[in-house]
Parts: sequence; C-alpha cells; structure tokens
Amino acid sequence: MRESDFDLEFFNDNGFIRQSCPECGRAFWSLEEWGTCGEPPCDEYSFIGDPPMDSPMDLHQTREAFLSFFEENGHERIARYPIVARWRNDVFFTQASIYDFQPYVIDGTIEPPANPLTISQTCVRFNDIDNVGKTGRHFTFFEMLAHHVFNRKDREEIYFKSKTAELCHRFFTERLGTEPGKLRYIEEWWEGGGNSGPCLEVILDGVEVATLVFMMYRETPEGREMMDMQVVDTGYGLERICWVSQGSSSAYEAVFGSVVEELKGLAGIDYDPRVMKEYAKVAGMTNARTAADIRRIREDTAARLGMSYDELMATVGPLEDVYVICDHSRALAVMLNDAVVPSNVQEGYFARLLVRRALRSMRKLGLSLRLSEVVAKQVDHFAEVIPEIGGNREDILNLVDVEEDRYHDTLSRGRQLVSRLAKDLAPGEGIGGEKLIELYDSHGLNPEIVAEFADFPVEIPDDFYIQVTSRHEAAPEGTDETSGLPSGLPETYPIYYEDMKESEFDAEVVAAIGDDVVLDRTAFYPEGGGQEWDLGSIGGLPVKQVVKSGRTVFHTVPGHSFKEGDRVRGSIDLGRRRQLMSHHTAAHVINGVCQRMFGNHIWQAGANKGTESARLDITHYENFSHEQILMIEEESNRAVMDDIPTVIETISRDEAEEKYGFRLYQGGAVPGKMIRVVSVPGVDAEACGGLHVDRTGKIGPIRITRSKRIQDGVVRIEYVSGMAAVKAMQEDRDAVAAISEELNVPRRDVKAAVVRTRSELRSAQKALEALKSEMSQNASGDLMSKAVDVGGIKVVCHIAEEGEDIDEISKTLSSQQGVVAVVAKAYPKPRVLVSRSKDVDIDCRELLKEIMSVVGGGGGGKPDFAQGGGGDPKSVADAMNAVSDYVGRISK
RNA sequence: GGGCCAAUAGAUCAGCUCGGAAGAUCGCCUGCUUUGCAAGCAGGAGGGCGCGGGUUCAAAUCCCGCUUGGUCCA
Repeated sequence: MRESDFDLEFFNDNGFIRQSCPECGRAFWSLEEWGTCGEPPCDEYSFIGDPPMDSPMDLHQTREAFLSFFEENGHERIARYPIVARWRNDVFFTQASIYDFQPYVIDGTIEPPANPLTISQTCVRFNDIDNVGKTGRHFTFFEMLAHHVFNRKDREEIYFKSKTAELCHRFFTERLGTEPGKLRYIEEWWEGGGNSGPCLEVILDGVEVATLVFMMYRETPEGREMMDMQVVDTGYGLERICWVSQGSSSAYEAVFGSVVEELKGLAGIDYDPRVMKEYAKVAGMTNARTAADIRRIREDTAARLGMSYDELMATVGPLEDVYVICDHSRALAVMLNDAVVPSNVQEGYFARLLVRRALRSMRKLGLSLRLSEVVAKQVDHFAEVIPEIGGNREDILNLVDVEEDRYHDTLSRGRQLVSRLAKDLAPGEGIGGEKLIELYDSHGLNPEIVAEFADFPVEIPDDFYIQVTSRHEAAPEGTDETSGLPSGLPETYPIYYEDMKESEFDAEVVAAIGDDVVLDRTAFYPEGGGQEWDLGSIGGLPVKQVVKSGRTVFHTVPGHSFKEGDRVRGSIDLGRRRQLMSHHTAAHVINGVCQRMFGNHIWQAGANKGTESARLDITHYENFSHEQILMIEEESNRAVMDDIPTVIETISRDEAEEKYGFRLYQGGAVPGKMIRVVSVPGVDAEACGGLHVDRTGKIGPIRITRSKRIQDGVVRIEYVSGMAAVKAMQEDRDAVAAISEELNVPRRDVKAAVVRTRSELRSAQKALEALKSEMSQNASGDLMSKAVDVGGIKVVCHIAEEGEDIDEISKTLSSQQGVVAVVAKAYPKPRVLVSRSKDVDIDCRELLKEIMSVVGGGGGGKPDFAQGGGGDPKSVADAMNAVSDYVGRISK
C-alpha cells in the first residue's frame, strides 16, 4: 500500500485533509479536522438518537434512495443474483455483490450485464452468527448496495478511484443530507479471492457505512501482478445506512421495525431503550469473538448504566432473542426462496442451523408460535422487492414446518437420552465437559437444553464452544484430480450438435497420442452432463471411450495406427445414441415435473444417463411415497404424450439468464459467454450440453423404477425410458409369469399365493423345531438311564450323532436334579458342552478343562455351564470315557 | 467435503467395558376376575442382534469394510 494509491483528484480538488489517527495509526481523509479516524474502538457511535441524515428511512426507502441515485448518475440498475451461488462451485452462498461477477466477468470471459451498474445484492454470511442479536449490528442475512465498474485494459476507462469516492460522497451528502465534514475515508488495503487493491472505508458518526475497493492486482506465487481488468467493487451496508438514518438504539430496531414490535408484544417484553442504546455503543467498540467478549460487553454496559450484570441481562436477554428470531427468519425466507433445502450437509446445513437457533430463542421466550408464522411475515415484507417470493410462500413455509418438526424429534430423542444418563449417575452426581460435548456434537443438544432436561447437576464450561471447535480442527485436504489429458490441441468441431441422427462421418486425424485420437470433426458425443459417451468405430476399429477436455474431443481407439493427416471414416452406434438421448430428455422432463409438483426447492443435484438405466438426483426433504412416484410417472408420461417440440438454442449468458433465470444452472456452473439452452416449453429449461430428442414423444414411455433418499435433502429417482422402459416392462411381466407358473396360480393370485407359501414355510420350520426339541427330550431320557453314579452325582456322557441338537440335550439333562452332563459332538469340529444341575457343586469349567486337555482346543464359561471346542475329533471318545474319573477327582 | 454417535422383539431400550445357551418395559394373543370400562391376576406368542468379511474352540460383544439413520463443523 502506497500513499499515492489514495492521492485522489476528488480529495485534492475539494479540500479534503489527509490526517492520521493517533489511536490506530491509520491515515484518513476528511473535509473536517478530526482527532481520530472515527471508527470503533477509536471512537464510539454518535448517531444514536441524533441521525446525521435528512429523514429516517425504512429498509425499502434506503435501498431505493441508493439505487435511484446511482441510476441518475449513469448506472444501470440490475436485479439481484440468488443467494445460493450456483454459477460458482467454490462457495455455497453469495457473500458480497462482487460474487455475482466472479469469475467470468472479472477474468474477461463474459461481459457484465451492465457497466457501470448498481445493485442491491442479497447476501448471507455465517462467520459472525454468534454476534447476531447481541452486538446491535451483526446479521446473517444482509443486502449489499453497490456500484460496480469493470474497466478493461483494452478499452476506455469508465471511472475508477476518484469518481468512485466522489459518487459515494455525493450520495451521502446530496441524497441523504449528511453534513459533508462528517464523512471520513480511511486508507486501507483489501485482499480477497486471489486479488487485491487499495480501498477506502467510509466512516460516518462512528459506524462504517461503506467500503470502496479498487481491485487491481492478482496475487500469484511469483508476487503481485497488475490485472487486465480494474474493478470498482463497492459495498454499502443497506442495514447500516437504514439504521443510521433512524438513529435507533440498534440496527435490528431500524431494520425489522414491525416484526420486532410484534414479537416483543407476544413475548411481553417491555424495556428501556436507553439500555439498548448504551449496549449498542459498547458493543460497537468491541469485536466480539468469544463468549468472554460478549460477557465483557455486558459488564461494561451494566457499569455505564449503573446496574448489575443480572439486571442488565434481564432486560437485554429477551430482546436479543427477539433479534435473533428476526434475523434468522429473514435469512431463511430468502434462502429457502432461492431453493436451499435444509439438511445435514453443505448449504442445507446452514438453513438447519438457522431454524434450530431461531427455535431455541423462541423457546427461551416461551413463544407458542410456529417459526413458519414468523417467516411468513418476512416473506410478506420482501414481496415487493423479491417478485417471486410470494409465489414460493407456501413452499417456503412448508420447508420451515418440516424442519421445525425434525428439531422436535431431535429434542424428544435428546430428552430420552438425557434421562437414561441419570441411571448411571450416583445421587447428586452430575455431568460436565466431555459428556456435554458429546451430547452436542453427536446428538445436537446444546448444554442449556441438556440442563433443562436433566434432573441432575449440569456444569457448563465457559469455553464450551471452543472445545467443540477444537474437536473439528484440521482435516486433511483432498487431492485435486487432474484429467491427465494433454492441452493445447485444436478444437474438435462437434457434428453431434449439428445433426443428432448423423451416424457416418469423414474426418481428418489431427493428433494421435497413445490410444487416443483427436479428429478435426466428430459425431461422437463425449461424456458430459451425466450422459455417457457414444460408441462406434473409427476406421473400422472400435471406440472404447470418448471424453472432452476443453474444446477438444479425445477418442480412445485401442491398437490404432493412425497418423496426423490420415483421412478416416467414423461410425457411431445410433441405437445407443437414441437410448441415451431418450434418457437425457426424460431427465429434464422429470425434473420439470417434480418442480411443478413439489415446489421451487426441487433442484437437480446430480444425474447419470446410461443405456440400461438412468438416475436423477433432486433436492427434496423426504423420500417420495409410492403414490407420489406414480404421480411423477403419470405427469412425466403426459408430457411425453403431449409431444412437445424441444428447443435447443445457443444464446449469450446474459440473454439466457434474462429469459430463463438462474434455474438454468441445474447442472451446476457453466463456463463461457455463450450458453446452450435446452428447453421443453412449459416443462423445463436448462443450460445443457447434452443430446436430446427433438420432440418429447420420442422419449417413449418413462418408468420410474424406484426412488431413494441418498442423503438428507436429496432424493434419487431411478428411471428408464424408451426401449429400456419397454425392456423393463417385459422383464417384470416375465418375472410375474415365472412366479405364477412356479406356484401354479393365475397371475392375479400371485401375491396371495406368495404370502400363503411364506407362512406355510414358517409354520413348517416351527414344527420342525418343536420336533427336534421333543427328540432331545426323549434322547435325554434314554441317556439318564445310562447315567453313571459318581459319589451321588449322576454323570451323563453323550457323543451326539449328526442331526442331534446338543444344546437342547445339554439343557434338558441339567434341568433335572443331581446331574452333570457332558454332551459333545466330534465332527466336523469337536464341540463339548458341560452343564450341571443347580444342586450339584462342581465347577463345569474345571471339568471342561480336563476334557479339553485330551481333545486339544480351548474353552471356558460359567461354573454351571461351560463349553469348548477345537482340537482333534478322534480324541473326543477317549476324553469322554474318562469323564467319570474327572468328576470323581474334582468333586473330592 | 470432514468428524462424532447409533442400529438387538411391533415400539422404547438393557446387554458390548471384560467373548461363553438373547433380556426388560410397553404393546399383542389366550384364559380368569369385573354389570361394563380402566385395570388386576395367570399363561403365551414374538429375535437372520443392519449387511459383508476377519480374529477365535466360541462373536450381539473384539477388528476391518459397507449400508441406513442421527448430529456437529466447513
């Protein structure tokens, strides 16, 4: 960072003074002379109760003031991007407006939708979630107001640092009526996502209202390089500005206005706004990171107000819960609208986290509402700025209800778990650290809930959550797999996009690497979009595999001897192609049908289309019932019978997004400026590189073979279509025919016959068991008559034949009086059971040990029953002959 | 994507530390008692211990892999 980075014309020409903060040492610019930089902890909030703007604005007014100001100043207003960053695969959520343009706009691949532009981007961030509700200014969901400029090296500069600062300054002073001298611009350096550049933090009355970033450099291992694109990346906090304009005691009061009031009413909270005002000031000074930080904020606030810590918490605690509920319900409304399905993995987990935290706060307040009722208020509040959210209302609220029910299930499981814990505790004994961490980490029960459920002492360590975090430290990174295919080869012209029914083609070999052949043009569809590659032959040799790397197609032709420049004839297996196309178009149809049937949260999570069968994974909160599967099947086949012509067009990314929205990216991020869009009008439209039939009628019959929940929040639909569906139907028919023939019953009675046969089998097995048991009884009767008397003990020895149940015999013998029974079998492996009546005082283990010392092998057991085995089968008889002697010896 | 916990009768769970003939409670069935109900008494049925390997004479129990569910973290 150099001083010259901030030597802006706008500052110099307008009398700004460069000053240095004695507290933090940072340089800043302002029209007025200030002692310090103005940002906490060097200064504290001074706008509370004394807003530095013309008039208080609500959230919508603030947003509109910003966007219209920048529109009037030559910027085009563009619509927000979804909160789930599906056009990127490196992050889950949109965390800043610049995310919308990474990576393809920033790297110059595609044009920005407008330039310069202004936007209010919905964002979520979870790193400060613990501060939400407590600091007065942290949110999980927020809107970032921004104006962006993308200056390309090869074009005239639109504007950069000086004009950015000027526009910012004019927005606050001209549009909002802020006194010019109040604004301070702190010099800072910004780094993120491999880029960097100078930035200005804009401070007003103690709060950072905007950051103006000038993205200019790329950080590489070799050092810092100038980028080809110089980007104005600004971020104005919508909630912050709204708050400052109202001068209310916390940002939550300003942002959530009516919802806060309603919840306060329902929870019966009555409080002194003075408390929250001081609290916000102190909180603003501290960067709360741990429970201890939060505690310090509270202690300082209490001291300032001359109240005790407990008194303060009695006032502030319930309010904090109200704020948490407001924040989380708002974040949920937008996340669920943008098709996040709550689950235990990936982006879904964050939705679950919000639901559970919100419910915990509602529980603390004793609110008897359902969370969906609060979310409904947020949906309604956003209806005027997020056009589609009204239409998704029902879907959103349903997802919240499902998730709330899940949490109640977790709690009731937890309640049982905790009460079972009590069994192992001594009276007065409690649980602490380790056990609490396990309950939280493995069972989702936070210590407060455990304490509530427990009727024994629960000791919660101060650093509880730190201990939990330390359990999750440092998992090794997975290795990136590289394709291993050479790059830099010429593009292959795709004949398959031109004419999908062309099976024969002539081409020239442009490269031959090992078994791989690259042609100048090909009709072979390479693997892509979950669709398997085409098979066929090149120059009469079979093609094993076809893959694409960049824009080059590699054909694996084992044993070929082609050279660069050879003319070859290629031929593809059109039957296979046809089946793959049927499965692929069917996937789009099923996906579209499910979206319409179950709601906007249905999204493709993966797909695979082979020749035998295909599957489509979609986001949904529970597995489908049999009835639902029938419905999906019927609707999908209806779309087939409607024989809708499919439309395939290659259009610019901006136009495609404009026309079809972000639903396009069902298959994930798609690179490039031009996008191939496959649409089945009225059913589905997706960015897709696959091959499709030209009318839905050509898909043929669609059969859903089964559905399966493959992970929380994702359901796999397995299906077949076209000839594969016909084959599957034939197989089913044959299977039923085979069963009906085997059981000799007509088709319609097959099920009843199977049920009957099974139950007959079962009772036959039972009868057999009873019979065996009876035989054992009889056998033991015979054996008793042959018992040898040793010192008053009846000793019974028996070597069982094949088919005799030695366990049963042994048990029967020793259930009589004064008996020691040794029952053995020799083959295939020796096994010896020694048992005795309760009234005999002999240790069976000792007797067994004697026997096994002859047989070899080992054994053990309890005094009244011991068993062993192994050793030499031939010696069993010898050992058994000596049993009486052993008994005589032991019983002495 | 990673960590942790769990899977035993129709349901809820014990048993696993330390390997040795599978248990409790509720529910179910039969009979008795009661005007009837709730209940009480007596008896009974119900289990491939998630799946697959391994160790062992012997595995619900120990080891490895998988499946399913739960949960925390990114």
